[in-house]
Amino acid sequence: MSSRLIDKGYEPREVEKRWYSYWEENHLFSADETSDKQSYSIVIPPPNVTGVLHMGHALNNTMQDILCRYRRLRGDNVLWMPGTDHAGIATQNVVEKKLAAQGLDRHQVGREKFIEAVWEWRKEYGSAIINQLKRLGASCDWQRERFTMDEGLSLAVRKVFVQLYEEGLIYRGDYIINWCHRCHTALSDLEVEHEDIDGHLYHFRYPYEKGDGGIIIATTRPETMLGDTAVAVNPEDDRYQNIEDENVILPLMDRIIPIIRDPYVDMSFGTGALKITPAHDPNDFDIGEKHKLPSVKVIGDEGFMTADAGRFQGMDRFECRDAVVKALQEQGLVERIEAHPHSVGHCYRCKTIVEPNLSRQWFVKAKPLAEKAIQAVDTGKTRIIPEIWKKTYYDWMYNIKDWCISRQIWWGHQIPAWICKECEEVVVTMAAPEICTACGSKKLVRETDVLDTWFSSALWPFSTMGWPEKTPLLKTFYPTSVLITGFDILFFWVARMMMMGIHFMKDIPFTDVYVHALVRDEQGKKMSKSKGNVIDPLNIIDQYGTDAFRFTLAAFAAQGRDVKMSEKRVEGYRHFVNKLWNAARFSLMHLDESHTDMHIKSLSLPDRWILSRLSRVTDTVSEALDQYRFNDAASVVYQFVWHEFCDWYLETIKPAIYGKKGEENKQAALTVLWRVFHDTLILLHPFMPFVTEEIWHKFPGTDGSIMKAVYPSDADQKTAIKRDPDAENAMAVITDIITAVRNIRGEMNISPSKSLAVVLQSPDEATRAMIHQQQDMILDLARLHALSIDIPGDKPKASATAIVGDATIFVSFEGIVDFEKEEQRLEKEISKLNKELSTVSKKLGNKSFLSKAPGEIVAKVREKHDTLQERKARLHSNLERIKTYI
RNA sequence: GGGCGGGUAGCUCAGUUGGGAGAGCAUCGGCCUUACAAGCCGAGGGUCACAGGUUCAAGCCCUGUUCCGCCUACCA
Repeated sequence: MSSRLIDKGYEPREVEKRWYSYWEENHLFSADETSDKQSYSIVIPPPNVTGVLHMGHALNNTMQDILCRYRRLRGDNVLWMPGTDHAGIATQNVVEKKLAAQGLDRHQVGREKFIEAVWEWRKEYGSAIINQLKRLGASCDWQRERFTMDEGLSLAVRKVFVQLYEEGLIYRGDYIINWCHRCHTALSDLEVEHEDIDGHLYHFRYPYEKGDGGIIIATTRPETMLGDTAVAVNPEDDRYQNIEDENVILPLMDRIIPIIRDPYVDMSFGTGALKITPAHDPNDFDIGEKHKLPSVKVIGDEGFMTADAGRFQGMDRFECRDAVVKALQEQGLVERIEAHPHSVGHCYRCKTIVEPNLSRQWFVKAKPLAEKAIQAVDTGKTRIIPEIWKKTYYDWMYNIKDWCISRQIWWGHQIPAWICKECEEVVVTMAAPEICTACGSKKLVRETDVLDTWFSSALWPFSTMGWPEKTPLLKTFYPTSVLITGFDILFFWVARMMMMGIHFMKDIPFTDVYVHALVRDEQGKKMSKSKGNVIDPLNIIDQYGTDAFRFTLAAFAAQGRDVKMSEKRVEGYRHFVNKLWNAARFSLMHLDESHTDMHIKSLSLPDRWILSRLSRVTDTVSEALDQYRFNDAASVVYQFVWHEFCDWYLETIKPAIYGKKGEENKQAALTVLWRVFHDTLILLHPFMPFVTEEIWHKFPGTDGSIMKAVYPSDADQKTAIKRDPDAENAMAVITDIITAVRNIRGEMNISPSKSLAVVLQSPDEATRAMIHQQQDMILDLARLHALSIDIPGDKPKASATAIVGDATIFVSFEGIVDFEKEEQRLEKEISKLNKELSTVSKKLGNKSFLSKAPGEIVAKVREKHDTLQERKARLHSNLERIKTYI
């Protein structure tokens, strides 16, 4: 037994390392693709391969791990599919930075060598985040780990691209896209972050070609005027009905451009005249198409002005803004400049201001794909939880726009398209074609663009399982059971997986989508490097242990509410881990193999009570987890372990354990203790995998990992625990009595070491008998040397009183008389009762309440009224009695 | 501009068919009681943002106001 004695405090560090390798070595995270057991699967939201674990990952993966571990305990065949995302732009940036340190840029290195360098980088640093997930305790099936640039996944990407192209759902064309000059690539609409900026609205006058004066236009981006090809006014606008000129002269460029009329123009904004720059504004582009206007691209892909910008050529786009304004001022064409706050798009990767830019790109026609994705949620095939996110999902899906999928970077899936140098035919195939399908030429050049990273992520639920092969893995685990994700990637990822999954698998990718909130700092602010309020999860884990950290995340992860993280909170839950540890320490001092079999004839009241409570808590925890109410599950089990099991149960059985009740009672108590602790460890394991595993192995009668245990509610009939409402009620009476005595002790400042005598009076025989049976427990926990149980009658003289149910308790004052204190105490008690009484009486005095409220409610209120009244009467008589002594 | 979420104890938040306002932390008082001072025992503290309405009954349902946060949008 001495070998089981454990240290006084729980030291997580060493324990965590030991058990994680044990789990991995014993393949306890492995899914079985051939099993016919009920399957449960989750694909991890693949973190960027460049990433380091942040709070968002920690929350997200803790939730997934809780569910996976829980489902394993329930006997499911669980697959948690892990992996990382190649993160095109982000990864390319990292490697470019590395090259820059050596004074190189990627163009000097060349595409092929550059990609080699990225792979090398990936080999060296790419598993950092995976190792960090392991420290979090993540029970992923690591042998199946995938990477979006893997061969298999790349094949899936090509296959999908080719098929969509053949179906007409992918096309290439010249459109306005968002262009990041720093990353040197197109971005999808989603990758642009809008931010309010205090800009200016510049009013310029464009002189008429013939007549005097001119039209005044307003713009926030003066440099784009160099590319204007028209000025538009609303055809209804009276101000411009009778202009004689049909053209204006574009200043600085001295280009004659037409005045066109289009209802798009908002007459109430500015002067009602809109400059049209088809190459640098999405709306202008549309108007340009409509009116067959030429496009003049004045901002180049590097962010410098093009040759078409005339004398401004080569200038930085922002310098050019000032230069244009200055030049116009010199010509007296600036009417006015006013402050104008407006929102400006920034690159989500590098925060550079993006420019709408005309360019040839590849697009996915999203509408047809979106329809079925909407339907899947509509019909409830896929549930979005909490439901509130359904609306957001619909909003986006219904207004979906075509998705720009080409990126002008090198790291990523190169688009499987070849363009014929002779006839410009585009050939899209899985493998490089020999000749042009249109003209037979051999001069084919491969498209250099790569695909948006999210394109490959969209295939994740099935590409990771071996698609396009028909694998056993897919058969067993697709569709996945649930996707756990933050709302910030609902559009980026979830929506696109829905579209692709349904289109290519003919089935939804997941039955549930659980959307969780963000982790913020203590003040509720978003964590960001620039604010300096980032809390590093690994730092927290080092300080407080993984289990405490995970429990904190679970306990604060209420649906729809952000998690505000602070070290103080984690510290609180570290105390909980330690509490459990010490309860184990105590238990293990007394338990051995002989206590593992529950075949006891007579259980004590606390035994029956704690078993009944355990049974209830077990069900509550599973119900909560089944509904993704992680915080409810966590707090219920916390409350049970600390305040029921430790505070009450362990205290009640101490006398028996110390042998003061005979051998039979000792064995009975220990057997129940074994069972309750055993089951509690299993309940806690999904939340706190390490400490529970550690205790489990020291626990007598266990074999192997706790991960292989059977969840308490799944136990067979022979060992199932029964609910016992009678025991719960009786225990409540006893604990109330003990608390009442403790309360008097506290309020009267009676030292805990001073033993007291109590007289208890109850008119009910059954109650008296029950209390009599439990008197040892009361004597012990309330620290009494005498307890007499009577029918109501003569009241003890010098005593303080309390009321528990129909019983009145008299705590004898001998030697410590302080009648005035007792008077105050009783008056306080009575005034509390009075408050309650008045609301209850008011209800009963209301005729409508009596006639309209349901009978059971009325009866309940009546009963409450009577109880309160009666308690008050008893307290009052005691108060009167006390007063006679003062 | 459109949409969404929130305002409950000093702090952070629970409160799921409308019927007794709760937890953790913090605070105050008392305890080294042989698992745990990272602990034990006890106590205090709330016009449930504001104003109306529905109802016998509202933290919860409806309307309006206000303050905070977020998402979204092509008003130059």
